[in-house]
Amino acid sequence: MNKSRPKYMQIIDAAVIAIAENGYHQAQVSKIAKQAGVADGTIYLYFKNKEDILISLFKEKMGSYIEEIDKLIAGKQTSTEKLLMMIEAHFDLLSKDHHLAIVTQLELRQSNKDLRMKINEILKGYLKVIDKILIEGKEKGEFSSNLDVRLARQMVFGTIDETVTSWVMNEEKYDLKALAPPVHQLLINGFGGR
Amino acid sequence: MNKSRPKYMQIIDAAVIAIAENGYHQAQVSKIAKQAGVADGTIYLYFKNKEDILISLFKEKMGSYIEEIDKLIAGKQTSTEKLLMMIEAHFDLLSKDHHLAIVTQLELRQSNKDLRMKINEILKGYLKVIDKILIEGKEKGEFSSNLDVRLARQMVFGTIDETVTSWVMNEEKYDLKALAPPVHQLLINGFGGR
Amino acid sequence: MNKSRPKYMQIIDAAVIAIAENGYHQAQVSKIAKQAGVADGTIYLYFKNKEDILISLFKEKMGSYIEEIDKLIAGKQTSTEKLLMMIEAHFDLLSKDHHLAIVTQLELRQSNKDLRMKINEILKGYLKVIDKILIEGKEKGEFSSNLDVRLARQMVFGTIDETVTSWVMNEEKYDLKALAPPVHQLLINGFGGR
Amino acid sequence: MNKSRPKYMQIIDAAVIAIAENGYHQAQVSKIAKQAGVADGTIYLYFKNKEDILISLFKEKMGSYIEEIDKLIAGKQTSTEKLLMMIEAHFDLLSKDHHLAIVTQLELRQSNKDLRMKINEILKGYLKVIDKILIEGKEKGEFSSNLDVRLARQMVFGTIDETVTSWVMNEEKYDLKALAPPVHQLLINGFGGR
DNA sequence: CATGAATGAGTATTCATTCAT
DNA sequence: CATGAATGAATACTCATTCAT
Repeated sequence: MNKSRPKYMQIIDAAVIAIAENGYHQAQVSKIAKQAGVADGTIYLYFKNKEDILISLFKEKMGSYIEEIDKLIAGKQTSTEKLLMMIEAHFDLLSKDHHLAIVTQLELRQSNKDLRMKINEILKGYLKVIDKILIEGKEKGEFSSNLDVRLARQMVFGTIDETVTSWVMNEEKYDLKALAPPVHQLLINGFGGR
Repeated sequence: MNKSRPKYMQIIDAAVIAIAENGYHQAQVSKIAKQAGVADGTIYLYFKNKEDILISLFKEKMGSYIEEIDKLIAGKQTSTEKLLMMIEAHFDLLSKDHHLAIVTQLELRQSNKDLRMKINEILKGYLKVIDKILIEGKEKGEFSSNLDVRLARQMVFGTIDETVTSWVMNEEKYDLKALAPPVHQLLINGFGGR
Repeated sequence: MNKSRPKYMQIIDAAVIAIAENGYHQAQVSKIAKQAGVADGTIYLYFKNKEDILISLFKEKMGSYIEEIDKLIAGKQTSTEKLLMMIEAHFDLLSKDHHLAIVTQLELRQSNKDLRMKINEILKGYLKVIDKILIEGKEKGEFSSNLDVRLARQMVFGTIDETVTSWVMNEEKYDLKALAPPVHQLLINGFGGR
Repeated sequence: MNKSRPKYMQIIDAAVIAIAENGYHQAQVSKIAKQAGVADGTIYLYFKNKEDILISLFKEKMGSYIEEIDKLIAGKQTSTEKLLMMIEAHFDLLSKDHHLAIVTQLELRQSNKDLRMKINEILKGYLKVIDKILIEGKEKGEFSSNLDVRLARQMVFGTIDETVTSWVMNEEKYDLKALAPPVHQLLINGFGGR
């Protein structure tokens, strides 16, 4: 499981394409290998098993996204602005990567419970970012002082996720990024912000 | 496909239990049959194939839930009250049926895309109920007149769904129904209601 | 297994139609029952099992055919004439009954070995008729005195059968009965007749 | 579907044995695999499906037989001699391979219509050899000039096939090869030859 | 006699993973 | 490091037959 060598990312990128184009259940290891231009057996030099490819895929993509978010919101003053920046970054990421959008919103959801549990573990990093924004907003008085952070986080994540999934299911025919401001406004209203 | 005879519901109820206890991929037809107390072949006198069991399961459970919701909210005056009633009914339904909660929130999501498309078709009835509440609320002046109904609906559904899923994933350790009022408040705030 | 009642033949005739129209492996007992206008269970009041329907079918059809042949050739003087009459009767029977031709030449052949053994048993009655003609022909000096009756019988039966099967496989596009005289001539030549 | 590697023929030979010893319907893929000494899945590296094994079996065996026949009859002068050579080769082939005789004469006949159609397609190569002999014989004046080649071919094939099938059904208790000359004589007589 | 709902045994095929080269 | 041929476990569905009514 050597992450330094180029084939590691090569296989992950191949997996995204193979899953997006064939669907989760039709993306056999041999198809991913072919897409990556390596032999089937080579996959197992870099990943423990098929599930490990998918978890690594999610980890790598989500990891770099969270890093990016962290940088972006560091430059913003208010929690309100930070939340908007986050939503915009989230919508932007998936708008720009068609394959990734299909894989994360539709295909990876039909993985088994075990895998989904592990994906949720990775998602916690993202949820922490949301929590941080919310807590800061409460402290600064931007958001209502009796805001239930857990519920608010579920609202933020649930709303964003549902918005993106609907967009993917509607074959991405409208501009997702344009929805960031109104979605943001709805959420801010909810938190008692202005 | 005779819905009138008791075995139809008997098999559907058995499927809920078998899936909840064994997981989607481990709920073989023979396991469902055994749970229902019928022979494997009997399943096929009432359902076209395995997928048909799952679609019917969702249709029956969701259908009766939507009917119930319709009755409940008919007795409420304001859209705000109707939304609360809906959230409470939703949380109540799944709080009372442990197996059903697991099946709808976790297991059925890992079905293939075809099946999920059909499930989404059934879900549209539920989304229509939400839409009706939102439109009424806008007309009556309860909600902001420039509320985007589609986004608002996605927020309602996304928030409720995420709240329930989190609760199921946390092994239902806290009282889901108690969350209805705060969740409701967050949403109402979002819509510019009081 | 009461042969006297009308339902016995009713089921046999239904079987011929069901097999001809659906093919041997697609002619389920329930399809035969439906075609006969009786319940599935009723079949088992008249036949021991599915195989029994098919054997009975062959026995009845072949039995009445052999009776008819016997009468027809009784009126003929020479063995040569008798053979011609037999070939004509054989071709005539199957020309007139499209369904029966398909069933005996194509569909029933894909039954299992057991059933085919039993069918062969029934066929022996037919082979005896051929043998009788051949022996008579030798005795009367019409055919060569050193004709091997077994081989000659296999030639007669093989030739007739192959001719009919080819005709059925070619979708019965040409006149089978017109082939009786030339086929007969080929065989008579073979036997050293004139 | 790599025909060059030894496992291809290994599996075909195993199929002949498995079918001859267990019967067509009892020759499961796993039985064939076991007989061939490979895993079930290995079968599918060389054949598309079970039907493909059977078609390939017939194609390989019949193909090599037709090649052999072609060589053998090339050395013969008259059509009469060629026909005798062909019958002898046919009887010889099946006399020497007990399993193959059972498979082609009894077991493969109970395959479904689709498979039988494909087998018939392969058989056409054999029928062409017969036709060639008959046409040559007519041209050379060995056979009657008004011989109907199609009927004659059906007589040749029907007679040979029926003779072999009878021999197999009688448990091969007599010498099939000894029947070649008398069968040949019967046919030649039929064609007006000497 | 007649019904038809219920039964349950039986099998081709896929695909993640291994390991000899 | 890399290969790819070989492995073998695992499962939905059909249909001849029964038997309570």
